[in-house]
Amino acid sequence: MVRTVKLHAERRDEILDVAQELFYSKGYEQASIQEIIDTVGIAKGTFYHYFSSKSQLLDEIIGRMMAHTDKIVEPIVNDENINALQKFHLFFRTIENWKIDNIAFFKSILSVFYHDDNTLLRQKLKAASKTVYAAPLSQIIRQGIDEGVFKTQDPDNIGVIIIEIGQSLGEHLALLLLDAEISGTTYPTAERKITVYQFAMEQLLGAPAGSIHILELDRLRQWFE
Amino acid sequence: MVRTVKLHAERRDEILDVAQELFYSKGYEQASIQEIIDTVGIAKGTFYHYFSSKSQLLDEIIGRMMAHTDKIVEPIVNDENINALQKFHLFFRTIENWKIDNIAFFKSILSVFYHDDNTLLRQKLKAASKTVYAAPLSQIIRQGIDEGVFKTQDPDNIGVIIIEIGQSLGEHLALLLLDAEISGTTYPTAERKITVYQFAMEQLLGAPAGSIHILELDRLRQWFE
DNA sequence: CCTAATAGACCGACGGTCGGTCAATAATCT
DNA sequence: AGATTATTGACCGACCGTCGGTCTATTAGG
Repeated sequence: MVRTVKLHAERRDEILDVAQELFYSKGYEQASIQEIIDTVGIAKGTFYHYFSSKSQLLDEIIGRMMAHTDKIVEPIVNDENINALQKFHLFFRTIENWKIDNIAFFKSILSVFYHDDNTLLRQKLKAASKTVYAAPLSQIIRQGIDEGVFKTQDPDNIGVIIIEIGQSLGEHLALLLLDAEISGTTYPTAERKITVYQFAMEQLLGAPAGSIHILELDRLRQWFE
Repeated sequence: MVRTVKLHAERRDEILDVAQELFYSKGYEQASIQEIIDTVGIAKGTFYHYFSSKSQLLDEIIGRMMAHTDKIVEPIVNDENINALQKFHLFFRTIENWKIDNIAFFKSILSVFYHDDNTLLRQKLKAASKTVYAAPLSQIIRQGIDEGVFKTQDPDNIGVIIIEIGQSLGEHLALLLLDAEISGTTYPTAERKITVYQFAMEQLLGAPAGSIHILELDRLRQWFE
Protein backbone atom coordinates (compact mmCIF):
# COMPACT_ATOMS: atom_id res chain seq x y z
CA MET A 1 0.00 0.00 0.00
CA VAL A 2 2.61 2.56 1.06
CA ARG A 3 4.85 3.06 -1.87
CA THR A 4 8.57 3.21 -1.14
CA VAL A 5 11.01 3.53 -3.97
CA LYS A 6 14.52 2.28 -3.60
CA LEU A 7 17.65 1.98 -5.66
CA HIS A 8 17.63 -0.95 -8.02
CA ALA A 9 20.60 -2.74 -6.47
CA GLU A 10 19.40 -2.10 -2.96
CA ARG A 11 15.94 -3.54 -3.45
CA ARG A 12 17.40 -6.42 -5.36
CA ASP A 13 19.75 -7.32 -2.55
CA GLU A 14 16.92 -6.95 -0.08
CA ILE A 15 14.91 -9.56 -1.94
CA LEU A 16 17.93 -11.82 -2.29
CA ASP A 17 18.68 -11.59 1.45
CA VAL A 18 15.14 -12.38 2.52
CA ALA A 19 14.81 -15.18 0.01
CA GLN A 20 18.11 -16.73 1.00
CA GLU A 21 17.10 -16.76 4.64
CA LEU A 22 13.73 -18.29 3.85
CA PHE A 23 15.25 -20.89 1.54
CA TYR A 24 17.50 -21.89 4.40
CA SER A 25 14.86 -21.93 7.09
CA LYS A 26 12.04 -23.57 5.10
CA GLY A 27 13.61 -24.98 1.96
CA TYR A 28 13.34 -23.77 -1.62
CA GLU A 29 10.06 -25.39 -2.60
CA GLN A 30 8.39 -24.64 0.71
CA ALA A 31 9.23 -20.97 0.74
CA SER A 32 6.59 -19.30 -1.41
CA ILE A 33 7.10 -16.13 -3.37
CA GLN A 34 4.14 -14.73 -1.45
CA GLU A 35 6.01 -15.17 1.81
CA ILE A 36 9.14 -13.63 0.38
CA ILE A 37 7.39 -10.50 -0.84
CA ASP A 38 5.34 -10.20 2.34
CA THR A 39 8.54 -10.25 4.39
CA VAL A 40 10.26 -7.73 2.17
CA GLY A 41 7.09 -5.67 2.04
CA ILE A 42 6.61 -5.43 -1.71
CA ALA A 43 3.99 -6.52 -4.21
CA LYS A 44 4.04 -9.51 -6.51
CA GLY A 45 4.73 -7.42 -9.57
CA THR A 46 7.74 -5.78 -7.96
CA PHE A 47 9.32 -9.13 -7.45
CA TYR A 48 8.91 -10.00 -11.10
CA HIS A 49 10.34 -6.63 -12.01
CA TYR A 50 13.62 -7.80 -10.51
CA PHE A 51 13.55 -11.53 -11.20
CA SER A 52 12.04 -13.42 -14.07
CA SER A 53 11.19 -16.52 -12.06
CA LYS A 54 11.60 -18.22 -8.74
CA SER A 55 14.29 -20.48 -10.13
CA GLN A 56 16.23 -17.52 -11.47
CA LEU A 57 16.09 -16.08 -7.97
CA LEU A 58 17.65 -19.28 -6.69
CA ASP A 59 20.35 -19.12 -9.34
CA GLU A 60 21.22 -15.55 -8.35
CA ILE A 61 21.45 -16.51 -4.70
CA ILE A 62 23.76 -19.38 -5.50
CA GLY A 63 25.76 -17.10 -7.77
CA ARG A 64 26.27 -14.67 -4.89
CA MET A 65 27.38 -17.45 -2.58
CA MET A 66 29.82 -18.79 -5.13
CA ALA A 67 31.35 -15.38 -5.70
CA HIS A 68 31.84 -15.19 -1.96
CA THR A 69 33.38 -18.65 -1.82
CA ASP A 70 35.69 -17.79 -4.66
CA LYS A 71 37.04 -14.79 -2.78
CA ILE A 72 37.85 -17.00 0.18
CA VAL A 73 39.54 -19.74 -1.79
CA GLU A 74 41.46 -17.63 -4.28
CA PRO A 75 44.12 -16.17 -1.92
CA ILE A 76 44.99 -19.64 -0.65
CA VAL A 77 45.87 -20.87 -4.11
CA ASN A 78 47.89 -17.80 -5.00
CA ASP A 79 49.89 -17.69 -1.78
CA GLU A 80 53.51 -18.20 -2.83
CA ASN A 81 54.86 -18.89 0.63
CA ILE A 82 53.24 -22.23 1.39
CA ASN A 83 53.59 -25.66 -0.13
CA ALA A 84 50.93 -27.73 -1.84
CA LEU A 85 50.11 -29.95 1.11
CA GLN A 86 49.56 -26.93 3.32
CA LYS A 87 47.38 -25.36 0.64
CA PHE A 88 45.41 -28.54 0.30
CA HIS A 89 44.67 -28.55 4.01
CA LEU A 90 43.94 -24.83 4.14
CA PHE A 91 41.59 -25.31 1.22
CA PHE A 92 39.33 -27.64 3.17
CA ARG A 93 39.88 -26.11 6.58
CA THR A 94 38.93 -22.54 5.72
CA ILE A 95 35.64 -23.86 4.44
CA GLU A 96 35.29 -25.99 7.56
CA ASN A 97 36.25 -23.12 9.85
CA TRP A 98 33.66 -20.93 8.26
CA LYS A 99 31.06 -23.52 9.08
CA ILE A 100 32.34 -24.05 12.62
CA ASP A 101 32.21 -20.30 13.22
CA ASN A 102 28.52 -20.39 12.39
CA ILE A 103 27.92 -23.84 13.77
CA ALA A 104 24.60 -22.99 15.41
CA PHE A 105 23.30 -21.69 12.11
CA PHE A 106 24.47 -24.69 10.13
CA LYS A 107 23.09 -27.13 12.64
CA SER A 108 19.71 -25.46 12.52
CA ILE A 109 19.78 -25.66 8.74
CA LEU A 110 20.69 -29.33 8.49
CA SER A 111 17.28 -30.92 8.74
CA VAL A 112 15.79 -28.53 6.22
CA PHE A 113 18.72 -28.67 3.86
CA TYR A 114 18.72 -32.45 3.65
CA HIS A 115 14.97 -32.83 3.60
CA ASP A 116 13.58 -34.80 0.71
CA ASP A 117 11.79 -31.91 -0.90
CA ASN A 118 14.74 -29.57 -0.97
CA THR A 119 16.66 -31.45 -3.59
CA LEU A 120 16.94 -28.65 -6.09
CA LEU A 121 18.72 -26.25 -3.75
CA ARG A 122 21.04 -28.99 -2.59
CA GLN A 123 21.88 -30.21 -6.06
CA LYS A 124 22.44 -26.73 -7.48
CA LEU A 125 24.67 -25.78 -4.59
CA LYS A 126 26.62 -28.98 -5.07
CA ALA A 127 27.07 -28.45 -8.79
CA ALA A 128 28.01 -24.81 -8.38
CA SER A 129 30.62 -25.39 -5.71
CA LYS A 130 32.04 -28.20 -7.81
CA THR A 131 32.62 -25.67 -10.57
CA VAL A 132 34.10 -23.08 -8.24
CA TYR A 133 36.43 -25.49 -6.49
CA ALA A 134 37.60 -27.37 -9.58
CA ALA A 135 40.15 -24.91 -10.96
CA PRO A 136 41.85 -23.91 -7.69
CA LEU A 137 42.08 -27.47 -6.46
CA SER A 138 43.63 -28.81 -9.65
CA GLN A 139 46.13 -25.98 -9.47
CA ILE A 140 47.07 -27.04 -5.95
CA ILE A 141 47.43 -30.60 -7.16
CA ARG A 142 49.70 -29.47 -9.98
CA GLN A 143 51.88 -27.65 -7.49
CA GLY A 144 51.95 -30.81 -5.40
CA ILE A 145 53.14 -32.82 -8.36
CA ASP A 146 55.92 -30.32 -8.98
CA GLU A 147 56.95 -30.52 -5.35
CA GLY A 148 56.88 -34.30 -5.42
CA VAL A 149 54.26 -34.84 -2.69
CA PHE A 150 51.52 -35.85 -5.09
CA LYS A 151 51.96 -38.44 -7.80
CA THR A 152 49.04 -38.46 -10.14
CA GLN A 153 48.21 -37.93 -13.77
CA ASP A 154 45.38 -35.73 -14.96
CA PRO A 155 45.14 -33.29 -12.03
CA ASP A 156 41.96 -31.80 -13.49
CA ASN A 157 39.92 -34.97 -13.38
CA ILE A 158 41.48 -36.17 -10.14
CA GLY A 159 40.67 -32.79 -8.66
CA VAL A 160 37.03 -33.19 -9.58
CA ILE A 161 36.93 -36.63 -8.01
CA ILE A 162 38.53 -35.29 -4.84
CA ILE A 163 35.82 -32.63 -4.66
CA GLU A 164 33.13 -35.20 -5.23
CA ILE A 165 34.55 -37.38 -2.49
CA GLY A 166 34.72 -34.42 -0.17
CA GLN A 167 31.10 -33.52 -0.89
CA SER A 168 30.10 -37.10 -0.38
CA LEU A 169 31.85 -37.22 2.98
CA GLY A 170 30.13 -34.01 3.99
CA GLU A 171 26.77 -35.49 3.07
CA HIS A 172 27.40 -38.65 5.04
CA LEU A 173 28.48 -36.70 8.10
CA ALA A 174 25.42 -34.47 7.86
CA LEU A 175 23.11 -37.45 7.72
CA LEU A 176 24.90 -39.08 10.64
CA LEU A 177 24.51 -35.86 12.57
CA LEU A 178 20.80 -35.85 11.84
CA ASP A 179 20.58 -39.44 12.99
CA ALA A 180 22.53 -38.62 16.12
CA GLU A 181 19.86 -36.12 17.12
CA ILE A 182 17.41 -38.98 17.26
CA SER A 183 19.10 -42.31 17.92
CA GLY A 184 22.20 -43.08 19.96
CA THR A 185 25.72 -41.99 19.26
CA THR A 186 26.75 -42.28 15.65
CA TYR A 187 30.02 -40.54 16.38
CA PRO A 188 32.30 -43.59 15.96
CA THR A 189 30.76 -44.23 12.54
CA ALA A 190 31.51 -40.66 11.58
CA GLU A 191 35.10 -40.96 12.75
CA ARG A 192 35.50 -44.09 10.69
CA LYS A 193 34.05 -42.42 7.62
CA ILE A 194 36.53 -39.58 7.85
CA THR A 195 39.45 -41.98 8.09
CA VAL A 196 38.33 -43.89 5.03
CA TYR A 197 37.57 -40.83 2.93
CA GLN A 198 40.91 -39.31 3.80
CA PHE A 199 42.58 -42.56 2.82
CA ALA A 200 40.69 -42.41 -0.46
CA MET A 201 42.04 -38.93 -1.14
CA GLU A 202 45.58 -40.00 -0.36
CA GLN A 203 45.32 -42.91 -2.75
CA LEU A 204 43.97 -40.74 -5.54
CA LEU A 205 46.61 -38.09 -5.06
CA GLY A 206 49.39 -40.56 -4.59
CA ALA A 207 50.15 -38.75 -1.36
CA PRO A 208 52.19 -40.28 1.49
CA ALA A 209 50.12 -42.41 3.86
CA GLY A 210 48.70 -40.37 6.70
CA SER A 211 49.57 -37.04 5.11
CA ILE A 212 46.02 -35.89 4.47
CA HIS A 213 43.89 -34.55 7.31
CA ILE A 214 40.76 -32.94 5.96
CA LEU A 215 38.93 -32.72 9.25
CA GLU A 216 40.47 -32.93 12.71
CA LEU A 217 38.69 -35.12 15.22
CA ASP A 218 38.19 -32.32 17.75
CA ARG A 219 36.44 -30.40 15.00
CA LEU A 220 34.18 -33.36 14.41
CA ARG A 221 33.37 -33.56 18.12
CA GLN A 222 32.23 -29.96 18.02
CA TRP A 223 29.60 -30.97 15.51
CA PHE A 224 28.36 -33.83 17.62
CA GLU A 225 27.98 -31.83 20.82
CA MET B 1 -18.39 -42.23 -17.16
CA VAL B 2 -17.79 -45.90 -17.87
CA ARG B 3 -16.97 -47.82 -14.75
CA THR B 4 -14.54 -50.71 -15.03
CA VAL B 5 -13.67 -52.66 -11.94
CA LYS B 6 -10.39 -54.46 -11.63
CA LEU B 7 -8.42 -56.43 -9.09
CA HIS B 8 -6.52 -54.35 -6.62
CA ALA B 9 -3.04 -55.47 -7.67
CA GLU B 10 -3.86 -55.18 -11.34
CA ARG B 11 -5.11 -51.60 -11.17
CA ARG B 12 -2.26 -50.67 -8.92
CA ASP B 13 0.32 -51.98 -11.36
CA GLU B 14 -1.49 -50.25 -14.16
CA ILE B 15 -1.11 -46.91 -12.41
CA LEU B 16 2.51 -47.64 -11.57
CA ASP B 17 3.28 -48.53 -15.18
CA VAL B 18 1.69 -45.43 -16.64
CA ALA B 19 3.24 -43.18 -14.02
CA GLN B 20 6.69 -44.65 -14.53
CA GLU B 21 6.49 -44.08 -18.24
CA LEU B 22 5.29 -40.51 -17.78
CA PHE B 23 7.95 -39.78 -15.19
CA TYR B 24 10.52 -40.92 -17.69
CA SER B 25 9.12 -39.07 -20.67
CA LYS B 26 8.26 -35.80 -18.93
CA GLY B 27 9.94 -35.87 -15.55
CA TYR B 28 8.46 -36.28 -12.10
CA GLU B 29 7.42 -32.70 -11.43
CA GLN B 30 6.15 -32.14 -14.97
CA ALA B 31 3.94 -35.20 -15.08
CA SER B 32 0.70 -34.24 -13.36
CA ILE B 33 -1.55 -36.64 -11.53
CA GLN B 34 -4.30 -35.49 -13.85
CA GLU B 35 -2.36 -36.73 -16.86
CA ILE B 36 -1.61 -40.03 -15.15
CA ILE B 37 -5.22 -40.73 -14.32
CA ASP B 38 -6.41 -39.56 -17.74
CA THR B 39 -4.03 -42.01 -19.38
CA VAL B 40 -5.04 -44.87 -17.12
CA GLY B 41 -8.68 -43.89 -17.48
CA ILE B 42 -9.60 -43.52 -13.83
CA ALA B 43 -10.79 -40.72 -11.61
CA LYS B 44 -8.87 -38.63 -9.13
CA GLY B 45 -10.39 -40.40 -6.16
CA THR B 46 -9.38 -43.78 -7.49
CA PHE B 47 -5.79 -42.73 -7.61
CA TYR B 48 -5.86 -41.66 -3.98
CA HIS B 49 -7.56 -44.91 -3.14
CA TYR B 50 -4.32 -46.62 -4.14
CA PHE B 51 -1.68 -44.08 -3.25
CA SER B 52 -1.60 -41.53 -0.50
CA SER B 53 0.37 -38.92 -2.43
CA LYS B 54 2.30 -38.26 -5.58
CA SER B 55 5.60 -38.70 -3.77
CA GLN B 56 4.51 -42.04 -2.36
CA LEU B 57 3.78 -43.09 -5.91
CA LEU B 58 7.35 -42.20 -6.82
CA ASP B 59 8.67 -44.17 -3.88
CA GLU B 60 6.71 -47.25 -4.95
CA ILE B 61 8.02 -47.00 -8.47
CA ILE B 62 11.58 -46.73 -7.25
CA GLY B 63 10.94 -49.63 -4.88
CA ARG B 64 9.83 -51.77 -7.83
CA MET B 65 12.91 -50.85 -9.81
CA MET B 66 15.21 -51.64 -6.93
CA ALA B 67 13.60 -55.03 -6.37
CA HIS B 68 14.26 -55.71 -10.04
CA THR B 69 17.86 -54.54 -9.79
CA ASP B 70 18.41 -56.69 -6.75
CA LYS B 71 17.30 -59.79 -8.63
CA ILE B 72 19.82 -59.07 -11.35
CA VAL B 73 22.74 -58.40 -9.04
CA GLU B 74 22.15 -61.11 -6.47
CA PRO B 75 23.11 -64.17 -8.56
CA ILE B 76 26.41 -62.58 -9.53
CA VAL B 77 27.49 -62.22 -5.94
CA ASN B 78 26.44 -65.73 -4.98
CA ASP B 79 28.06 -67.45 -7.94
CA GLU B 80 30.70 -69.75 -6.45
CA ASN B 81 32.52 -70.47 -9.68
CA ILE B 82 34.04 -67.08 -10.45
CA ASN B 83 36.61 -64.96 -8.69
CA ALA B 84 36.19 -61.51 -7.20
CA LEU B 85 37.65 -59.58 -10.10
CA GLN B 86 35.29 -61.31 -12.52
CA LYS B 87 32.39 -60.60 -10.20
CA PHE B 88 33.41 -56.99 -9.93
CA HIS B 89 33.36 -56.63 -13.70
CA LEU B 90 30.15 -58.59 -14.10
CA PHE B 91 28.60 -56.36 -11.47
CA PHE B 92 29.08 -53.24 -13.56
CA ARG B 93 28.69 -54.86 -16.93
CA THR B 94 25.32 -56.48 -16.39
CA ILE B 95 23.97 -53.09 -15.47
CA GLU B 96 25.70 -51.57 -18.47
CA ASN B 97 24.48 -54.33 -20.77
CA TRP B 98 20.94 -53.79 -19.62
CA LYS B 99 21.24 -50.16 -20.62
CA ILE B 100 22.89 -50.95 -23.94
CA ASP B 101 20.10 -53.38 -24.77
CA ASN B 102 17.63 -50.54 -24.40
CA ILE B 103 19.98 -47.88 -25.64
CA ALA B 104 17.37 -46.07 -27.70
CA PHE B 105 15.14 -45.79 -24.67
CA PHE B 106 17.89 -44.56 -22.40
CA LYS B 107 19.11 -42.02 -24.92
CA SER B 108 15.62 -40.62 -25.28
CA ILE B 109 15.35 -40.36 -21.51
CA LEU B 110 18.66 -38.59 -20.96
CA SER B 111 17.63 -35.00 -21.53
CA VAL B 112 14.56 -35.35 -19.34
CA PHE B 113 16.32 -37.30 -16.63
CA TYR B 114 19.11 -34.79 -16.23
CA HIS B 115 16.91 -31.76 -16.61
CA ASP B 116 17.13 -29.24 -13.79
CA ASP B 117 13.63 -29.77 -12.54
CA ASN B 118 13.79 -33.50 -12.27
CA THR B 119 16.14 -33.55 -9.35
CA LEU B 120 13.93 -35.47 -6.99
CA LEU B 121 13.59 -38.51 -9.23
CA ARG B 122 17.30 -38.50 -9.94
CA GLN B 123 18.34 -38.10 -6.33
CA LYS B 124 15.96 -40.75 -5.05
CA LEU B 125 17.08 -43.20 -7.69
CA LYS B 126 20.68 -42.49 -6.82
CA ALA B 127 20.14 -42.97 -3.10
CA ALA B 128 18.09 -46.11 -3.60
CA SER B 129 20.58 -47.81 -5.89
CA LYS B 130 23.35 -46.88 -3.50
CA THR B 131 21.53 -48.86 -0.83
CA VAL B 132 20.86 -51.80 -3.11
CA TYR B 133 24.39 -52.01 -4.44
CA ALA B 134 26.18 -51.46 -1.13
CA ALA B 135 25.88 -54.92 0.42
CA PRO B 136 26.65 -57.03 -2.68
CA LEU B 137 29.61 -54.89 -3.68
CA SER B 138 31.24 -54.97 -0.27
CA GLN B 139 30.81 -58.73 -0.30
CA ILE B 140 32.64 -58.90 -3.61
CA ILE B 141 35.39 -56.72 -2.18
CA ARG B 142 35.71 -59.01 0.82
CA GLN B 143 36.09 -61.97 -1.49
CA GLY B 144 38.72 -60.02 -3.38
CA ILE B 145 40.66 -59.40 -0.19
CA ASP B 146 40.56 -63.12 0.60
CA GLU B 147 41.82 -63.93 -2.87
CA GLY B 148 44.56 -61.35 -2.59
CA VAL B 149 43.59 -59.20 -5.59
CA PHE B 150 42.23 -56.35 -3.48
CA LYS B 151 44.12 -54.82 -0.61
CA THR B 152 41.94 -52.51 1.37
CA GLN B 153 40.56 -52.06 4.84
CA ASP B 154 36.91 -51.38 5.57
CA PRO B 155 35.30 -52.96 2.50
CA ASP B 156 31.91 -51.53 3.50
CA ASN B 157 32.92 -47.90 3.32
CA ILE B 158 35.23 -48.43 0.37
CA GLY B 159 32.35 -50.18 -1.39
CA VAL B 160 30.14 -47.15 -0.88
CA ILE B 161 32.84 -44.87 -2.26
CA ILE B 162 33.24 -47.11 -5.29
CA ILE B 163 29.53 -46.89 -5.94
CA GLU B 164 29.58 -43.14 -5.55
CA ILE B 165 32.46 -42.90 -7.98
CA GLY B 166 30.62 -45.13 -10.41
CA GLN B 167 27.52 -43.00 -10.21
CA SER B 168 29.56 -39.90 -10.63
CA LEU B 169 31.22 -41.29 -13.74
CA GLY B 170 27.82 -42.21 -15.13
CA GLU B 171 26.60 -38.69 -14.54
CA HIS B 172 29.60 -37.15 -16.24
CA LEU B 173 29.22 -39.41 -19.25
CA ALA B 174 25.53 -38.62 -19.49
CA LEU B 175 26.18 -34.90 -19.47
CA LEU B 176 28.91 -35.30 -22.06
CA LEU B 177 26.51 -37.27 -24.19
CA LEU B 178 23.96 -34.48 -23.91
CA ASP B 179 26.62 -31.97 -24.90
CA ALA B 180 27.66 -34.14 -27.80
CA GLU B 181 24.17 -33.87 -29.25
CA ILE B 182 24.71 -30.13 -29.53
CA SER B 183 28.36 -29.20 -29.80
CA GLY B 184 31.25 -31.06 -31.40
CA THR B 185 32.67 -34.39 -30.40
CA THR B 186 33.15 -34.78 -26.68
CA TYR B 187 34.09 -38.40 -27.10
CA PRO B 188 37.79 -38.06 -26.24
CA THR B 189 36.86 -36.31 -22.99
CA ALA B 190 34.59 -39.21 -22.13
CA GLU B 191 37.32 -41.73 -22.85
CA ARG B 192 39.66 -39.82 -20.58
CA LYS B 193 37.09 -39.69 -17.82
CA ILE B 194 36.64 -43.45 -17.89
CA THR B 195 40.37 -44.03 -17.66
CA VAL B 196 40.69 -41.75 -14.65
CA TYR B 197 37.68 -43.12 -12.82
CA GLN B 198 38.85 -46.66 -13.36
CA PHE B 199 42.24 -45.68 -12.04
CA ALA B 200 40.50 -44.20 -8.99
CA MET B 201 38.73 -47.49 -8.35
CA GLU B 202 41.95 -49.44 -8.65
CA GLN B 203 43.66 -47.18 -6.15
CA LEU B 204 40.82 -47.47 -3.67
CA LEU B 205 40.64 -51.23 -3.96
CA GLY B 206 44.39 -51.66 -3.98
CA ALA B 207 43.91 -53.60 -7.19
CA PRO B 208 46.74 -54.26 -9.69
CA ALA B 209 47.23 -51.43 -12.17
CA GLY B 210 45.09 -51.89 -15.27
CA SER B 211 43.02 -54.68 -13.77
CA ILE B 212 39.75 -52.75 -13.61
CA HIS B 213 37.68 -52.23 -16.75
CA ILE B 214 34.26 -50.91 -15.87
CA LEU B 215 33.31 -49.89 -19.36
CA GLU B 216 34.88 -51.09 -22.60
CA LEU B 217 35.64 -48.44 -25.17
CA ASP B 218 33.54 -50.05 -27.89
CA ARG B 219 30.61 -49.88 -25.47
CA LEU B 220 31.24 -46.20 -25.02
CA ARG B 221 31.31 -45.67 -28.75
CA GLN B 222 27.88 -47.21 -29.02
CA TRP B 223 26.58 -44.45 -26.78
CA PHE B 224 28.14 -41.73 -28.87
CA GLU B 225 26.79 -42.96 -32.19
C1' DC C 1 -33.74 -68.63 -1.38
C1' DC C 2 -34.38 -64.00 -0.71
C1' DT C 3 -32.87 -59.81 1.53
C1' DA C 4 -30.12 -56.68 4.23
C1' DA C 5 -25.57 -55.30 5.57
C1' DT C 6 -20.65 -54.67 4.68
C1' DA C 7 -16.52 -53.87 2.02
C1' DG C 8 -14.02 -51.55 -1.09
C1' DA C 9 -13.36 -49.97 -5.93
C1' DC C 10 -14.61 -45.93 -8.14
C1' DC C 11 -16.25 -41.19 -9.26
C1' DG C 12 -15.56 -35.99 -10.08
C1' DA C 13 -16.56 -31.45 -8.12
C1' DC C 14 -14.29 -28.60 -5.14
C1' DG C 15 -10.85 -26.11 -1.91
C1' DG C 16 -6.71 -23.95 -1.44
C1' DT C 17 -1.97 -22.89 -2.85
C1' DC C 18 1.33 -21.39 -5.82
C1' DG C 19 4.00 -19.39 -9.70
C1' DG C 20 3.39 -16.09 -12.93
C1' DT C 21 0.95 -12.08 -15.91
C1' DC C 22 -0.69 -7.53 -16.75
C1' DA C 23 -2.70 -2.98 -16.94
C1' DA C 24 -2.76 0.93 -14.21
C1' DT C 25 -0.44 4.22 -11.32
C1' DA C 26 3.30 6.77 -9.03
C1' DA C 27 7.98 8.41 -8.74
C1' DT C 28 12.09 9.86 -11.00
C1' DC C 29 14.92 11.39 -14.70
C1' DT C 30 15.95 14.14 -18.97
C1' DA D 1 6.37 17.85 -20.23
C1' DG D 2 7.43 13.54 -21.68
C1' DA D 3 9.74 9.30 -21.22
C1' DT D 4 11.44 5.85 -18.35
C1' DT D 5 11.53 3.12 -14.43
C1' DA D 6 9.53 1.37 -10.09
C1' DT D 7 5.55 -0.34 -7.84
C1' DT D 8 1.01 -2.10 -7.09
C1' DG D 9 -2.51 -5.86 -6.48
C1' DA D 10 -6.18 -8.05 -8.98
C1' DC D 11 -6.26 -11.87 -11.78
C1' DC D 12 -5.12 -16.37 -14.23
C1' DG D 13 -4.50 -21.25 -14.83
C1' DA D 14 -2.32 -25.43 -13.18
C1' DC D 15 -1.69 -28.29 -9.71
C1' DC D 16 -2.24 -31.57 -5.44
C1' DG D 17 -5.14 -33.43 -2.40
C1' DT D 18 -10.00 -33.87 -0.04
C1' DC D 19 -14.56 -35.23 0.45
C1' DG D 20 -19.16 -36.86 0.00
C1' DG D 21 -21.16 -40.08 -2.30
C1' DT D 22 -22.13 -44.17 -5.98
C1' DC D 23 -21.96 -48.81 -7.60
C1' DT D 24 -21.09 -53.81 -7.35
C1' DA D 25 -19.81 -58.09 -5.29
C1' DT D 26 -19.70 -60.79 -1.32
C1' DT D 27 -21.43 -62.33 3.04
C1' DA D 28 -24.79 -63.06 6.89
C1' DG D 29 -29.36 -63.71 8.64
C1' DG D 30 -34.06 -64.97 8.46
